[in-house]
Amino acid sequence: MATPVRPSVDIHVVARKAGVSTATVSRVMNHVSTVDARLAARVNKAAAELCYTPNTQARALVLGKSGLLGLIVSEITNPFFPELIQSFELAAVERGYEILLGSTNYAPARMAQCVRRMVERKVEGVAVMTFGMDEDLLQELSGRAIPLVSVGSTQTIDAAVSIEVNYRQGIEEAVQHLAGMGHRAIALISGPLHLRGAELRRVAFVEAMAAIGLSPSGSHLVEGDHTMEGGLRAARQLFGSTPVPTAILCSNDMTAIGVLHAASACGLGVPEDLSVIGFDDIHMARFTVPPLTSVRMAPADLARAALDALPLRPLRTASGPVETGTVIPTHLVVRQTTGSPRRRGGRASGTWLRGKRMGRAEAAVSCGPEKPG
Amino acid sequence: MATPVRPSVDIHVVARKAGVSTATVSRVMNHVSTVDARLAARVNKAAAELCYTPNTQARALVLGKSGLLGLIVSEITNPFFPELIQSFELAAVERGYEILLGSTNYAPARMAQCVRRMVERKVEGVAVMTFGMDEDLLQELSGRAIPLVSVGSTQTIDAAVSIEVNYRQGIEEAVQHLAGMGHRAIALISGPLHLRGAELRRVAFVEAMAAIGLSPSGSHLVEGDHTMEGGLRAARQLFGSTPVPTAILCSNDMTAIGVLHAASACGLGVPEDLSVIGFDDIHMARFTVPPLTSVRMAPADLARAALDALPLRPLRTASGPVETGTVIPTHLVVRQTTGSPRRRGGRASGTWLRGKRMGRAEAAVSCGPEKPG
DNA sequence: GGCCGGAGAGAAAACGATTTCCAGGCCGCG
DNA sequence: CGCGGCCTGGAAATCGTTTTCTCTCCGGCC
Repeated sequence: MATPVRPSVDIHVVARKAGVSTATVSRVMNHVSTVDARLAARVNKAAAELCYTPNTQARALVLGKSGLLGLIVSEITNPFFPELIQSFELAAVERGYEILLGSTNYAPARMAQCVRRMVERKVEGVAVMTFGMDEDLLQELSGRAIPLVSVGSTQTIDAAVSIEVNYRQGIEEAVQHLAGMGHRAIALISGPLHLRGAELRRVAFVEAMAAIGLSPSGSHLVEGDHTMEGGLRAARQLFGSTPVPTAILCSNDMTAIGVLHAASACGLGVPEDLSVIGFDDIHMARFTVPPLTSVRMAPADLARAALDALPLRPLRTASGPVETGTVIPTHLVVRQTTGSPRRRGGRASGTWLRGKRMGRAEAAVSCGPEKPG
Repeated sequence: MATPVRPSVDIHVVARKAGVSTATVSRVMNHVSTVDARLAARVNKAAAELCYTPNTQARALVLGKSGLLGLIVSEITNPFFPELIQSFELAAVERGYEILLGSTNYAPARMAQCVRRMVERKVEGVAVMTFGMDEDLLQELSGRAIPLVSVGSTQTIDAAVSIEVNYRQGIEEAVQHLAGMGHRAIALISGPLHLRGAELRRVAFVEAMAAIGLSPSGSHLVEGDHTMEGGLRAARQLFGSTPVPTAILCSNDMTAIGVLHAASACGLGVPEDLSVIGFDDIHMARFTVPPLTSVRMAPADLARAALDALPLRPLRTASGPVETGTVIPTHLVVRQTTGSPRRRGGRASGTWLRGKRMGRAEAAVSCGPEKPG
């Protein structure tokens, strides 16, 4: 059967076949105005038989609306972002938009490319969850009245709506959880500190520590890079510091996975010898060995908040006040990488493997990262 | 300074400012034909000062080319796909294309949506790495002469170019690796068998086993779903089968991570009590505890092959012969989840944790999955 | 019975870019 | 010095859709 579709089946073909004008076809397709039921039926039949699909570009051209929303993230291979992207796309489709994805890989040059692409494709709004948005790029968007929302307080963009995250809350819970188990030597592996979100987490950590009378030494505040490799490196560094921390709080889950790897490679048992807490609570946190205690930042909430803030308002409302956005909560999810320091895992279901003890100094020297191909 | 960009700065504005016609501006922007150097300079200056960005939709409309390539994957939260997407995007940008992403989440309905979106946006080619492409959808693409490439032999689409993967090779290596260490009770956790790629891997496994004189019992061929949860469930099922397998080959790395989780929860040491091999060799395989032995299928190679096959040829060359595509090799990457059965890890750097022994039956009964929130 | 109002359908302009066609100017050659 | 060809720039057509404007037709009300 399969009617062979001619390469170009546009609205005129449909109109001719249905014996009406293109205007009528357009009205039928868009359910606008009232068209005689019999005519509409004829048009629909013709369209179906011809496999007519409206040309989105032509429509976008005349409408000045593309139906596209831009989403710029730092990297797609960090599992947190796919989770965010999925939520974002779902929420966007609900609202009749499609998303145009861009990943910067932490390179400002790629950020510029992303913004340019989005401008060219006439996106109706941009959500950014990475850094590198300088004044020029901002100008490029604001000059075209493209709304912008900054998600997760990645950087301060005073001209954009911003979805803030209450990092303090989850990190306080994490620190108190550790302190309550008796930890005092608690280290932090932060993210890259030029990311405002990472910096905020670091500050929250220091303040939460101070609130319980602890002040982490400089050697216990290591800057990571939000990768597993970075977590591994930072962990090895911390294993060599004095005093050796009994717990490590990580700025994201990738870092924590690197730390778990390092601990295992060095023969340190988790949580008996070392407690580890991640941040983001990616899906995989449930499946690490042992399952990772982490601070949850719900990507679906982030995505929804971003979209709610997005398509309506023009960026600079004529020197109007800066919009203050929603605040996303975070909270600790306790799994099995945290326990009391020095033996006594203390967890009821503690069937997790116990490493053979090994002197800390020995471990720090002997353990090395796997040389990846 | 920042020149406030007027909402609509089109080619006419630039032309007027530069004192030339729109045709000249177009020629300059596209580096086509020869334009007087001084004129070109004037045009470029005007364009820069006005922050002129050509309207992609208008260009696409007149050119009949959108500069978009569609990429349809099954799910974005499986880390293999982000790696593939990243490679694909990189290769696409090199060729002057952008990608339009679609994820089906294994739902045929979403596949239809994806195809429709891509047709509407006038993509110049589609790469598919999932299943669910039925005749109607195929027709929708072929009727519009949109080239299609099926990556990783996800399903048989006889009308499309297909990038085949030599699953056999890597799986043979894996089976021989295990057999060489003395394993005989080797189980397989496959992917969903309606995915042709998963089925092919299953067949390759059975044949590789047969080649060394083993024929796995039915209870050692479990169908998973390519998720960590599926791996966990399948592992628990296998732990209860007789004989209990000493090694498990998984259809992808997510499944393997689920198995590692299950083993750890049951007090089974990896690799002393159980060897595990994954498939895909996602980046994270290096960082599991212990690091995962896996069969590598280079996403960059897949992406490049797909793009090389893509944008040139029209789908059905007038009842011409089906194009046969490249074959991507796979090979085993040995890390630390594989070793001889029953004690004797046998690895030089074997500092990995050793679980306290526990009867198999006991383990199978006592261990259960963590109830996720 | 005539006029007015409203609704429904068609013709045509517009959206912003590319590109063909055409005209004019410059240079070279005879 | 004149003519022809080539190169460059401009006007206009085109892509497929939406939308305004206009026309026609019909019904109701005075």
